[in-house]
Amino acid sequence: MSGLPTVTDVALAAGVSRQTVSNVMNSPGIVRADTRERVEAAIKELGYRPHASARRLRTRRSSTIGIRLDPMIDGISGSVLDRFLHALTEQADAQGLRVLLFTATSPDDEITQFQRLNDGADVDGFVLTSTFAGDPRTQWLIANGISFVTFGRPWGDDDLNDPQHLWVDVDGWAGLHEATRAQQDAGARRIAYIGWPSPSGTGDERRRGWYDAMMERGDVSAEELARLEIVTTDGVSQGTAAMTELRQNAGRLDAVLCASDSLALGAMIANPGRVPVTGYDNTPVAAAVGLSSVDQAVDEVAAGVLDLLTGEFGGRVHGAPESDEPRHRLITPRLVVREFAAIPMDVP
Amino acid sequence: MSGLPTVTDVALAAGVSRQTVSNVMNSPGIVRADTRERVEAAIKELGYRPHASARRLRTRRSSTIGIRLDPMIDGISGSVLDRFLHALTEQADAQGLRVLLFTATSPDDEITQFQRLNDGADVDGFVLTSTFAGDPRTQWLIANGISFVTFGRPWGDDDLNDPQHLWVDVDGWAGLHEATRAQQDAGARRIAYIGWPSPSGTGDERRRGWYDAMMERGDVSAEELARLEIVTTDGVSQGTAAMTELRQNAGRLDAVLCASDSLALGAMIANPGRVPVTGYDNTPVAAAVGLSSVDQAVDEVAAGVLDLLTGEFGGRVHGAPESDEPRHRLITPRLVVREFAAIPMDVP
DNA sequence: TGACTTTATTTGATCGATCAAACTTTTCTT
DNA sequence: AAGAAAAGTTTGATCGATCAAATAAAGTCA
Repeated sequence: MSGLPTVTDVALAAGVSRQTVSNVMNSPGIVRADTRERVEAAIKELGYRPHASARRLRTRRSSTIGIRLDPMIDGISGSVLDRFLHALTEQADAQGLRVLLFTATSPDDEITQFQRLNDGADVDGFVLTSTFAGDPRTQWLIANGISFVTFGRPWGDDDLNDPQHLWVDVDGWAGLHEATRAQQDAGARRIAYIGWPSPSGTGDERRRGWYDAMMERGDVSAEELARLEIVTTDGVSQGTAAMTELRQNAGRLDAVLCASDSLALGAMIANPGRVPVTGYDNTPVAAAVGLSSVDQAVDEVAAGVLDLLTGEFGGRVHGAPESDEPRHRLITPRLVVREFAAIPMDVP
Repeated sequence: MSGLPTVTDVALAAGVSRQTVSNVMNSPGIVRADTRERVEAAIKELGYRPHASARRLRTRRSSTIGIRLDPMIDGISGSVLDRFLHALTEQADAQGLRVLLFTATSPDDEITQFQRLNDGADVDGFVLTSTFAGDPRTQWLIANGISFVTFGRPWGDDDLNDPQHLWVDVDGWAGLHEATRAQQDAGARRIAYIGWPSPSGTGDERRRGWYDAMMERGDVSAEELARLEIVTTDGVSQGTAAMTELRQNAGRLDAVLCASDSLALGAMIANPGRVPVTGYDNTPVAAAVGLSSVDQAVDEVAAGVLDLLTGEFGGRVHGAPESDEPRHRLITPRLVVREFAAIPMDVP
C-alpha cells in the first residue's frame, strides 16, 4: 500500500472482503452490526476515503450538479443569482452534492457544455437560471433525458405543466401584491408602479400583483391607474427619469413600487418629497441605503431546486412519472420593510 | 455498443487500437498524420467524448480546481469575490479546467473539505481567498503537497517569499497612491482617509498608499495628517459617522478616500459640501451611484491565479522548484473616475 | 435433526481510460 | 543492402470502486 488506502486495504485490516466494506458505506443496513463496527474502525484507523472518480466510473453518477455562471450584467440585480448560488452550494454540500461551474457564450454553446459535462459523467444534472420563452436548452435536455431543474418557470404556452420540466420560481405576483397591500395598510391610496416593458415573464407577473391589489381596493379608477404606471428598461438612471416623469404627470403620489432595486434606487434619487419607494430583489444596495424591497428567498428556492433534483423525480427526469407529487415549487417572497433612512437625495 | 461510444468503439471504427485513439487525444505528436486523421474522423463520426471519471481514475488528475464560496457577508464588498469567481470560471473554462465549489463553516472544516476533495481525485488544486495571518489552511496544504494559489498575499512574517506559497494580490498601496495623486492633481490639498483599524493586512497597505502620497507632496504636516485620518470598522453607517466626525474635527476637506465602497457610500450620505469621495473595489453600488473607486481588476487576478496554478509550478506545488520564475503576481489596480453625479444626499 | 428459508459475506467481472512494455514498421548508417 | 536506431502501433495490466451472482452462515419449521 504505497498511496492512499483503498477498499482492499480496509478489507484486509478489518478481516472482511472488499464488498463488505463497500456495503458498510453504501448499504449499512445489510451488514451485521458487529461486522460494520469492525469495518468502521478500520476505515477510521487507516483514514480511508473513497475515491470519487472510481466510484463514478462504476456507478455512472457523480453526485455533482452543474450550473452555468451567468456573465455579470449591471451588477445590482445580478447579485440575486450570486446569492442563489451561495445558497445552492451550501445546501448541496449538506447533502453530499457538489456544484460544478461553467460558462457559456450563448444558449447553443451552453448546450454543447451540457453534452460535454454529461457525457463525461461530470455531472448528474443541471440547474438552469434565466429561462426564457422558447428556451432551446430545456427542450434539448428533455430530448436527451438529462435531469435538470430551472430557477424560473417555463414561459412557453403549454410548458408550465410539462411533467418533464421541473421548476422552482418566486411568485412575483404575490410579492408585489403584498408590497402594495403594505402601502395601502399604511394609508397610501395613489401607489405608482415603475415596471418593465411587456412581454416580460417576470415583469408582467410583478405588474399584475400591483394592478390586482389596486383594483381590489378600488381607491383609484382604472384610468387613473394607467397614469400611475410607467414602463421603462431596467437601470438606475431610467428609474430617476421615470420618477421625474411621475412627479410631473401622475398627480399626488403616496408610494412608488418598482420592478427592481435598480429602478428603485434611481427613483429615490429624484424623490424630494420622500415618497416611500419599494424595490425588488432585496439586493445589498437596498440594504445599504435603507430601501424596502421584496426578497426572493433564495434559500427556499435552492432547497426546492435540490428537492426536485434529488427527489422522486430528480435522480432521472424520467423516473416515476406516474406519481402525482408536484413537479414544481412556487415560493412566496418576503417583503422586507426598511425605514426610509438616509435618503432622499436631491437632483443637483 | 449500447451506451455512449468508448475508446474501443472508436478504435474499431478507425481500424486502430485503443491506445492509438488515446494517443490522438493526449499526445497527437507521436501519431502519424494519416492515422491521426482517420481516428479524428471516427471520433467525430461516433460523437465520442472521453469519460472524465475514467480518465481521472487512471491519471489521478481531474482538471478541476476547487474554490470555497465564502458566506455572504455585508453584500456590498462581497461582490468582489463574486466577480473574481466569474472571471476565474470564465478563464478556467477557456483552458479546459473546471471549477468546483464547496462551502465550509470554519478554516478547520475547510481543511477537511480539502482532504475530501483531494483524496477523491475531485480536484487538482485549490484557489484560496481571504487569507489571513497564520492561516492554517496554507500550512496544511503545503504540508500535504497539494497545489494551491491564494488570492491575497500571505500576511505572516516570513511567508511572503515562501517558494511553496504561490499567490496573486492586488497592490492596495498603488491603488490608494494613485487615487490620492489624482485628487492632488485636481488641486486638492487636504485629503482625508477613512480606513480600518490596524492590524489589517489589506487595510494597512491601502492606508500607506494614501499616507505616502500625502507625505511625498508635503502639502500637509504630519500632525495635520493625523487629524485627517479616521479609523473605523467597515459598513455604510460607520462611513456616515466617520464623515460627520471629519467635518467637525478635521477642518477644511478637499477630498475623502475610503478603504471600501461601503464606507464611501456612507461618507457620501453625510456630505452636503459635495467633497469628492473615492471608494475601493469598484462595486456595482459605486457604479450605480456614480462614485469613483479603485478597481481590483479581477480579470487579471484570475489570469494570474490560473497561470501560477497550471504553469511551471502549478501542476504540482513541488514541481520544478529550481526555476526562478516568480511565484507570485502583484496586480496594479485601476482608478475608475466617475462624475459626482446624483449625489450628495442630505442627512434628514 | 434434516431440509428449507432468509440473511450475511465473498468472489469474479466490469466501468473507460491510460500506463508500461512489447512489438512492428520505417528511417538512418555505413 | 544488412544492421542499428528511431518512430509508430499494439497488447496486457491497472487505477478503485461497485454490480451480479455464488457461497456461507444463521434462522425456521416440521
